[in-house]
Amino acid sequence: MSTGKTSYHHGNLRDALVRTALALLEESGVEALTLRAAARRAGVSAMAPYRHFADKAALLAAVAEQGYADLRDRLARADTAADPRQALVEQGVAYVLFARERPALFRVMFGAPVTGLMPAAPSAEGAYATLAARVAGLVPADQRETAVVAAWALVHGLACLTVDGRLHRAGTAEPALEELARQVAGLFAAGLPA
Amino acid sequence: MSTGKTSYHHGNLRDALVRTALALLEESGVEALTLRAAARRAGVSAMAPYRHFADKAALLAAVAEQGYADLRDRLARADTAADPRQALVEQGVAYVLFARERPALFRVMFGAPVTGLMPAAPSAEGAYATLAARVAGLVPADQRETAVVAAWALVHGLACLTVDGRLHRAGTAEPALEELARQVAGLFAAGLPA
DNA sequence: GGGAGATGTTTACAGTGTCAACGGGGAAGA
DNA sequence: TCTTCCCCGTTGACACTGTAAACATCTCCC
Repeated sequence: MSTGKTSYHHGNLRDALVRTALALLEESGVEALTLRAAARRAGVSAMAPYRHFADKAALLAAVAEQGYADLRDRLARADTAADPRQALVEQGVAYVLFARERPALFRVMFGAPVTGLMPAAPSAEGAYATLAARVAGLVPADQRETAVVAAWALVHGLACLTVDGRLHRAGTAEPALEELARQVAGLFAAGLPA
Repeated sequence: MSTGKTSYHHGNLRDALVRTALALLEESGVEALTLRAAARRAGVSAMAPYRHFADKAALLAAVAEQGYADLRDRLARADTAADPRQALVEQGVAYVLFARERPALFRVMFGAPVTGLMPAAPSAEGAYATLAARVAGLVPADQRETAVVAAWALVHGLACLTVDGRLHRAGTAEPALEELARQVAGLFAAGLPA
C-alpha cells in the first residue's frame, strides 16, 4: 500500500491540512482559518499539525504556496491573445479577477510580510515571471525593469483595492470590475514606450 | 478645568488610546497592537476601552482615520512641482515612502476590508481626492475615471509590495526605493494620454 | 518479534477579545 | 447643602487562540 491515500495513522495529514485550510478560507474568510479549526475539521487533535508545520505561519505559507501556483496558472491561461499588448491586458484582468474570486486566499498570499524561509517565493516568482515575460517583450531593454515593476504594482494595487472593497464609490456595481480592470490595464499598456 | 488634559477619571481616554495604539504600532508592529496592551499602556483596565470603542475594530478604524489624514497631508505637501506631471509623480513617491516609513500603520489602514460604518471613509477620500485632482488635470475627460483608478492602483500596489518586502529581489537595496518609485511613477505619467 | 522513530493525543499555560455585574466620583436637581 | 443619577472605569469570568511538554501508538526494518 504505497500509493493509497490513507496510508498511515491519518493518511497524509499535511496535504489534508492544506486542503482543509483552503476550504475554511473560501467558506468563512481569513479570520476563520485557525490552526485548531483546521485540525478539528481534519479530524485530528489540536497539536497534530505541529508534526507537519513548525507553527501557524508555516501552514499559511503552504496555503499561500498553493495560491501562488493557482495564480500563475491563471495568468498563463489568460495569456492567449495574439497581440502581445492585448495578452498583457488579459493577464492583468486575470490577476484582478483571481483576487476578487478568492479574496481570503489572496489576503493570505499577500497580507503578511514575506518571511525569510517562506518556501512560497519560487511559485510567487512563477507568477511574477509570467507577467514579466509579457512586459519584457513590449518595452525597450533599458526600461524593462521599471516597466515590469510598474505592471505588477498596477494589477496588484487594483487587486488589493478590490479585495478591500475600496472601489465601490457610488454606483460602481460588482460586475463592472472586469471592465474596469480591462480599461485600467489597457490605459497602462497603451502608454508603454514602444 | 475644562481644557486640562486630565480633567476627569482618566482624562480623555479616547484620544489617549488612539495615540497609544499608534505608538504600539510604530514600535512593535501590527500584531503587538492588542486592545489589552493599549489599555495597559494607557494605565487603564482591559475593559475601559469599551466605553469609547464598540470593539477592537472600532479602535483600529480610529487609528486608520488618523493614518488617512496623515497620508493626505503628506500627498498635499508633496504636490509642489510646477509641472503637473511632475507633481503627480511626486505624489506617487510620497505615497510609497509613507508606506515604507509607517508599514504597520499602512497595514491597519489598508489591510482589512472597509466596514460599512467605518468613519475612515471621508479622510480616505481626502487622500484619494488629492491624487485624483492631479490626474484629472492631465487626461481628457472621457478617460479621467480610468486614469484616476489606474494611478491610485499603481502607487497603492507599489506601496503594498514594499510593505510586504516583495521588491527585494537580488540586490535591490532599501535606499533604492525612492528612485524606483520615481521611475515607476514617471513611466506611468509619461504614458498618460494628453 | 522487538526496538526505534515517526505520528498523534492529552494536558497545561499564557494571552486575547468580550460579556456581566459592580463601584466611585462628578454633576444636576431638591 | 444634600441627594440622586449617570457616566466612566473596575473586577471577574468565559470561550477561544497558539503553543510547550510529556505521553501513547502505530509502522517499518532488523
